[in-house]
Amino acid sequence: MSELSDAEQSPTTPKTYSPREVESKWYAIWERSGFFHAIVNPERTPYTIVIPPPNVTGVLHMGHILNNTLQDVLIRYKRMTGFEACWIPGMDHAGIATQHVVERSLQKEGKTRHDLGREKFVERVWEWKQQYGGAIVRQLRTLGASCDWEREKFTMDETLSNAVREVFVRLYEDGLIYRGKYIVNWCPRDHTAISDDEVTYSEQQGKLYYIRYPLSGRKGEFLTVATTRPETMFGDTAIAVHPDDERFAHIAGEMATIPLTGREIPVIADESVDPAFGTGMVKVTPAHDPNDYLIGQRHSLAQINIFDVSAKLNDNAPGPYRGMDRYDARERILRDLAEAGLLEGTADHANRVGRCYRCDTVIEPYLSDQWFVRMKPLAQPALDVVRDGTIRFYPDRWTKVYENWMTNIRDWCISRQLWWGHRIPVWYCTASRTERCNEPIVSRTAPSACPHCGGTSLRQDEDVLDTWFSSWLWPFSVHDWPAQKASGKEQDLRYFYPTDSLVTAPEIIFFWVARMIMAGLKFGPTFTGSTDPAKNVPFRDVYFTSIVRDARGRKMSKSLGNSPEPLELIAEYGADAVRFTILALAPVGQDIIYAKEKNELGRNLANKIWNAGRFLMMNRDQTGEAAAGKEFNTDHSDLADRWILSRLHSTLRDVKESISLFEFNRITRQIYDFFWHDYCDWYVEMVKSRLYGAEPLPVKQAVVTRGLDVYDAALRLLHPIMPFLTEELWQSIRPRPAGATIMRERIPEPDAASIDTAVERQMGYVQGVIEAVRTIRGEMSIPPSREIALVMTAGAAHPPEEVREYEGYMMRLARVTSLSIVESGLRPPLSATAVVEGEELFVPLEGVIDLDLERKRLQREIDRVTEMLKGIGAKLGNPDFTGRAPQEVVGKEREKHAAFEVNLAKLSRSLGQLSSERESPRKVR
RNA sequence: GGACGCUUAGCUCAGCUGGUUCAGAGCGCCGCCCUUACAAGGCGGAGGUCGUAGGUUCGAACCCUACAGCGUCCA
Repeated sequence: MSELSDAEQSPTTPKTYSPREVESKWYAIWERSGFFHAIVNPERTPYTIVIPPPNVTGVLHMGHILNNTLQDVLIRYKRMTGFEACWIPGMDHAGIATQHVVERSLQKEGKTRHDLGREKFVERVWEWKQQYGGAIVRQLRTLGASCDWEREKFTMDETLSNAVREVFVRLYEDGLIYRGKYIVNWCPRDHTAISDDEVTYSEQQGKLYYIRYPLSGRKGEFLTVATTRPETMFGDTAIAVHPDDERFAHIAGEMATIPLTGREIPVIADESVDPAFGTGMVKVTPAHDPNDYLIGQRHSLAQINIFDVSAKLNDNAPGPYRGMDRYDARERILRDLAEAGLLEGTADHANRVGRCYRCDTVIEPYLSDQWFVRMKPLAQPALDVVRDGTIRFYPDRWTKVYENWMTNIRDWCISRQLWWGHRIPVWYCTASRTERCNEPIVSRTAPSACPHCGGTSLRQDEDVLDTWFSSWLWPFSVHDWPAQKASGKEQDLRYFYPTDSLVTAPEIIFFWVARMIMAGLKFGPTFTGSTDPAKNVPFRDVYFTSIVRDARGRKMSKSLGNSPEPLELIAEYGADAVRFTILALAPVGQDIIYAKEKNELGRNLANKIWNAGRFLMMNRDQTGEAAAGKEFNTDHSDLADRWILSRLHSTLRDVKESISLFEFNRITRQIYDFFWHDYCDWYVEMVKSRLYGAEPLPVKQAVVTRGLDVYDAALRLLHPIMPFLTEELWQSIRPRPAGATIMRERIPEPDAASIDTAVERQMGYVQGVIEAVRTIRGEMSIPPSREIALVMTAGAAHPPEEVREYEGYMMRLARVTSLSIVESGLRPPLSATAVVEGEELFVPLEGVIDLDLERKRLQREIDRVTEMLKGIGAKLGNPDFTGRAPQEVVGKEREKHAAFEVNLAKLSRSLGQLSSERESPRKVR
């Protein structure tokens, strides 16, 4: 039946906001109208963000929701405060992930990538990309992201591939890229090296094997080493002990024999050996253990690789074991050792095992040919710009993490044994006619002949580059560097670079953030024409987002299945609500505990604002608006009007500050409080007195206009967070020119002159009176239908003329039918009492009062005030306090003390009177 | 093992450089209300010795130290 009356009164505006149609409608209009597009505009200061490119295989998850909402808030806010705001979107090609997806689909056809061959396979990946890739950029539109889609890029685009080759060649020519043997994380299933962040470690129950290595020249004597990986023994090139370990001082320099082979290895002393581990003696296998590799380097040991690419034993192992899988070999070796009496024992041992994050295969530390970037020379300048504040991190504590890593940086392995990615621009001459033909040919374009012998038989390096090797160039490769001139993007690059803010997850501070800084400083001078680091850094502020966790504190992930489906969330609550909620939940630099239901916070706010809009429009339709004038109408202003303007400007000021500090959850609170509490709870209620009263039409028109003026400004302030709702309402409340959009309007500058503390104090008193009466009503359980009167004193601080001025508000909001002023002490009998700022309030309750209840209520209040007085009294009685604390503070305490004493006296008097009163028996409820 | 962070109401969090009734908000809970914008709402209420133990200070949720629990990164 409520629908019926609803339909009667406003057939066009439903009582409940439904986001679905509104959101799809406006996004389409925005995009079609080019509102997201930024141009090189010398009239304005640019404000640029490059999106952390999501994987082309990716789908939107909660982390993206958070991250992209943050970026959109920044971009929209800047766009509405006078900047040329440009948010450049795009995706990365995600080497391993994408190759896997396509390999899996091939698998369904019973094929492998080798059946197709490299060229056909890569074609197939491109087909996949066209057809299925990039779901995420469509999903970002659902979220409302105001990306400049005309600038969308993909890391495998030709222009970005050019950038990758350019950088590789330059670094090589500068001696910063080299090829070397290295222990890498090798996936024996995928046949590729994977980066540290692609390895997931887990604790696993394993065994520690004690193996005897016969000492050469001493018959019957053994060295017993403990190892978790007996199968690598054929790659051993030493036995190591700690140099200070006295137990083994006598054997250093001796030779021992590897069982089952007869090969001899030396006993060496190295600091890295833990004397407490196992027997204190360890085998050293430089080709198959990162730590052993380092030992090998220090002692110039040989590196013997005993595995092939699938982690099967190769020809460096003795005949019987060749071709065996690493785990089969382990069993066989243990059996053989036992037979030979060389297996001394086994013990349980927990160790950490690394697995490929894609296929879960146990990673093999593997010595192989890889390409590396020398990081030390790049790291130093990148460290400096963070230390000296050219780049600032939010929260600041990430600076330390960054420093720590940058000062201990290791070279970056950039080659990947994949087919999908930027193929390494290196060729080899297969003719080998001269000595120098063995040198790699590094070139931006495919060479036609060997520069040394002229031979045309060339073969390109099989490997591709790490995906990060293209991501680290993102802030300038999106503008077509190094071919920006040729493609007409030279001005864009100069105008939009450096970007302003980067919003990203702390997990990739090393893989991406640090490397972008290095790349910017290294290559920036080629297009900024400056060597000033401030002009070459890729961004100035980096905001590290929170990690989104579920209600049990677990990180949200696909594999756990504990993440809500973002598109379903948006469908259920609306994108605006999801955006608002995730910001409100994100504490600065802390994790977010997320649960779907929390979106009610945002949804309810949207609905509240929707209904405030309905209220304004209904009244506008009744009275019409005043003639357009200033931004905020001030005709027939009263306290409430000055107060709401003061609150608006305080909020504008607070939000401006919070944005500049990247304190997003604070912004949501500030806007929420203003809209809901100040505007809806108080201002709208106060405005009703005049709209529903007997005021002349011009007054009502001024009131409606001002109400709309403030609401209009508040919508603009909220727009960056809730873009759809605010556009819809902004378009509805007033006629707008064709092609107008709130997203291109201005958020008002906070005006200090409008922030009026005197007005806010006065309003505080009015609110205090209203709340005191409401409390009496609530605590005495007086239903709203029951009429009550208010009798109050009006002393010097709040004289009668002031009370008379605001009595309309007091009566309406406190729901009292009459308000009279009395001399202090003239308490009407059978009244409930309260004291506000020294003034006494009496609510005569003849017939409804429960004397006992009111006595208890008063006593509680008296107790509270007495406690306060005791506390303040103790302070003031302490000569240390009055002597040492600032006089200002002491003065304030004295004032407080005096005020509480007055309150206490008045309350006590009321209680005394009440105690002698008796309610008339016939009217007991 | 090293570095960093967190611990405030039943839950999720504010509380900025110690002093304003500083102990707050939202959700949940209790009571009264379908008051002509909104029940996805209004009004009122109950709930915390601010992780523990010390210290600095006239004064500590806030600064310092230690410890406990949780978490992240690195080894």
